[in-house]
Amino acid sequence: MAKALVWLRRDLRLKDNPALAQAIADGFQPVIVYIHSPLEESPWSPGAASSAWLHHSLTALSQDIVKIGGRLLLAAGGSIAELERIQTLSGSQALYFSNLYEPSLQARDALVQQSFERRGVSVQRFNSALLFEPWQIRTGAGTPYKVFTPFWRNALGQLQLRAEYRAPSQLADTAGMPSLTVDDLNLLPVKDWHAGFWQHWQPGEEGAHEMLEIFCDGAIKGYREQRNLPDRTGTSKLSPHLHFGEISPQQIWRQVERLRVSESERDDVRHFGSELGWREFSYHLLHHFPHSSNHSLNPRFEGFDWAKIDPAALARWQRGQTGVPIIDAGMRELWQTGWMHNRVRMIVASFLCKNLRYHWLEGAHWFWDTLVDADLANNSQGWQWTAGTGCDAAPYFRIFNPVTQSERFDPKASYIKRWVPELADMPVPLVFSPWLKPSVCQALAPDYPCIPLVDLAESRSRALTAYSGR
DNA sequence: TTTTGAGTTGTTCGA
DNA sequence: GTCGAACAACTCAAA
Repeated sequence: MAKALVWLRRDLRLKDNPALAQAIADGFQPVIVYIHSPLEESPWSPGAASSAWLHHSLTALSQDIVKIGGRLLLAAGGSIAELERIQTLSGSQALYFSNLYEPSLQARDALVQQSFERRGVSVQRFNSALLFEPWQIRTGAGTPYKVFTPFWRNALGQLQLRAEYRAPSQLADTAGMPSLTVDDLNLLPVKDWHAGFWQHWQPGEEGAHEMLEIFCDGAIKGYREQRNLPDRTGTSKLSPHLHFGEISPQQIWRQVERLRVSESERDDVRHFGSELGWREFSYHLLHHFPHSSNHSLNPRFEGFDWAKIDPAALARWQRGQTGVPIIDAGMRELWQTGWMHNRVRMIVASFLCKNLRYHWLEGAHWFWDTLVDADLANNSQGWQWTAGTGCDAAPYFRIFNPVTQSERFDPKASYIKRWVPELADMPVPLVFSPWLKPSVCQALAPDYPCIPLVDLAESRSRALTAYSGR
């Protein structure tokens, strides 16, 4: 029986995988390949947390493939050379893969396709990561959207749910073919800082579906309100699974649609859907504005008066030692679990870009290295949104007050106290702004910085001045 | 071409 | 405590 290469990248799943399914439908025995080629993603080669996730995800995938009698072929190096080597060795007659959308990878994939087709090997590509191809949604004038609401309205009108593609039951026999092991890829960081991650996460297809089940049984009810409260599981926590394609947005959408819900819960579902919409919008923007991962989208921010980086101050933000409890809680949750609640991401980002007035790329780089769900489109657009440099017509005066935000969204300070245990004995509401009573702070939390990195009111007004000129 | 309505997530201040 | 106004002006998208 003829063989075809199925090149997996960020679609690390067997179910609902269009490339895999089509290869089989076309009568081929699939040879499943993963090629580790981080340099091709430069300057956004996967960060440390994300690489650690990938290690576990590939391990899970490899085991899933063994269960159906196959074998995941692993390689490292230049994608074209490795693919050609494996194609020749296996005698594969076609190549199937799903699209990626980062500018450098789109260019690489185009070269792969060219080089294979020139050698007479047919290539088929698919959309498996998004509900819509980024170029599919257009304004009436044929231009890309720059505002979410009309983008999503248009997109929803085009949404087509398809049936789930079945997982393969049989794969090509590749027993004699050389392959690296997952360990050979050196994806785990040298330091064992990620060890605590895995009590929170189960990378891989099975873990992804469990996470979706948990969400559908629980947090989706009341999502609209609860998703803003960082001390509970009010969000889906599907972001890393989605990033690596361990589950598809189509699968999620179908599952959520099937829920029997009340009228108000339908509103929750709609809100959750629009969060997936934001993911689509980020990819739309990155595709149409490929410089937006490295430059402010709004050209007026060329030459903006960002503050000079003070490495010691930056380090205090990174390690959760700013003296502003909600900021420190978020940054420590990130460091310890590889993830941070969305509400808190906005607060810490606003603090960095507005109160410290550091360039959003500083924050984007730190998130890139420490988030297990680091995703170029989402990360870039998210940071630009908070910094006010993106598409959104953000009023310059939208500056989060970390104290107000923690009072509103963490009223019992349970989130703060979970991640900043030094503050366990500090009463509400002092725990939201311990610098107001330095002597009490010193007594109750001697190890906590009782003088904040910056004065909130003062830095806010400096930011207002800097931003109002734009 | 022109017009019109609208734009994720906020804060502060004064009545 | 609650509420509305002010904080600017601009760009986008569709009619």
